[in-house]
Amino acid sequence: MVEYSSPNTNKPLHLGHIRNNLLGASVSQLLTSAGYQVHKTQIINDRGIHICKSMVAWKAMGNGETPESTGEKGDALVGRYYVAFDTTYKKQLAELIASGIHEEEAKSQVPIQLEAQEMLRAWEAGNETVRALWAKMNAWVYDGFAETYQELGVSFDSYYYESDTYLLGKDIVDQGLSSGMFLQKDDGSVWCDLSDEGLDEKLVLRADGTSVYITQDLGTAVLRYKDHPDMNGMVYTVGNEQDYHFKVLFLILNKLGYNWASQLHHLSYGMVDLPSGKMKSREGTVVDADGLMQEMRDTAQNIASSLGKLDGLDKQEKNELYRHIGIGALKYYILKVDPTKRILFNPKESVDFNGNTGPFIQYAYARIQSIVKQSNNLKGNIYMEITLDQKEKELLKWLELYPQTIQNAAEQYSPALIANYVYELVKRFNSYYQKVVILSDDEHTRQFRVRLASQVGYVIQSGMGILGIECPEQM
RNA sequence: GGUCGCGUAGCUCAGCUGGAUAGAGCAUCUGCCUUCUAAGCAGCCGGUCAUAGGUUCGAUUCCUAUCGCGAUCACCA
Repeated sequence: MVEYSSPNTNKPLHLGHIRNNLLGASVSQLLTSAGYQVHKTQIINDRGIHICKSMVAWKAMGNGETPESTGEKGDALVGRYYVAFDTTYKKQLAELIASGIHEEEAKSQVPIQLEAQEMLRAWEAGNETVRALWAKMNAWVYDGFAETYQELGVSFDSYYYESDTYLLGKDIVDQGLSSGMFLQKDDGSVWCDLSDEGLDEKLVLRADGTSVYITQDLGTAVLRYKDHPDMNGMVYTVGNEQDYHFKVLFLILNKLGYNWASQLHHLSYGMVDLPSGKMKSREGTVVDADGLMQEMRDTAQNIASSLGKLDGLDKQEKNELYRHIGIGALKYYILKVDPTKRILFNPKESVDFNGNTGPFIQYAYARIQSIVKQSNNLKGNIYMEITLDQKEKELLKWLELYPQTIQNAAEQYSPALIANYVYELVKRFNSYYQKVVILSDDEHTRQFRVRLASQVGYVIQSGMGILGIECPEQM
């Protein structure tokens, strides 16, 4: 089972989520190619103070707006009210401070913040009005997310909602207490002593008996193994800022005696940063996923129309093509980088379409298909003696490495290895293509070269498929 | 401060588990479209692989230290 995505339901997805989704989806595909049966899942953070903030702001300022009434994507609408909350919060805080209240004290008195906290309490108490509003606004967000996922080309086999699972894990804490793995302090809080592992004590249950993050994760891990008893491994696609959390989580599960704890893997990836530093939604320094994808499509369209190679296609076919090329460029750009390394994304420098890029590879594929179509009178197996060109030898050698590359990439959970392999393959092929005429006049030579090209095309398509990138027949 | 991760060309990155003159792309410059799609190919320029030690026949790769950058060390998720 591979888990990825894990969005909060109070704002639209951004570039960080794109990396998460692409990695998770691609690793799933990679593991499938390596022979595993994969189940893709996501956990959705649909409850908490963040969504309450959007709810409070929408109630106060929304005038009953809906995605239908504004024509806006649902997640964008809810995100707008999250921002509105923050704006109001800052304004009210400034007013309090101006009236002579100390900053620390003022922070605990901001009216809209108190409202949000009150709403969270009402939500937890099961208040029907609050729950209804919550369900309505989350539904808007899910519709918006669904659009984004579809555009991005990622999918899931199942969903876990935090509102269903946030109370899980308490049984496990009880078990831990009775087995002596956990200890309870005087105030009632429960801890796991990890000092023998060189770590500190870790809180697993609050003094008031409520769950913390790790309590839930203990619970959902056990739940997932109950839901999928045959499962022999689980991959958590989560940023490396949570390395410590997962280290602790796996250790505790191991201490509790779950024999599958050793099969858990944290697919830890680097953050996507901007030249200005970390993306912060509150400061508006995020690269919006939908906006970026649209930009990529537009760029693909601009390049294609200036090259004018697509005259034979109708409008719908062209749009599909722009999507495959634009999104392909984005996916390749993200996935070609070693997952463990952070990505520096400069919005001012658009993603390339030349060089080591998705379109470069797609283009090679399209040229190959064009050749194969012009020579579709291939006969059965032919044994022939031909002298191999040096570049043909290199190509054949490289093609042979593909299966092993998949295995290595799967072992390392690294789609980047596939991307680099395919890039090297295409480099070799392009060089060959330049040097040699594939549609040779000599029948035997032509047969061989077309087959070789066709095989290269097959591997390109397969490799790009692992990255979730379509290879158009023409571009 | 403790822990973890990262420092390779002006920029973005490869370098597969230690092996020969460290490779690409972008950017600058130079060639190549009346034969299969020039989103391509060929070439020029560009590196003290952060620094200093150590292990080894051999280190960008492994170890240690130092410097720099980032993350984390919440009764937030």
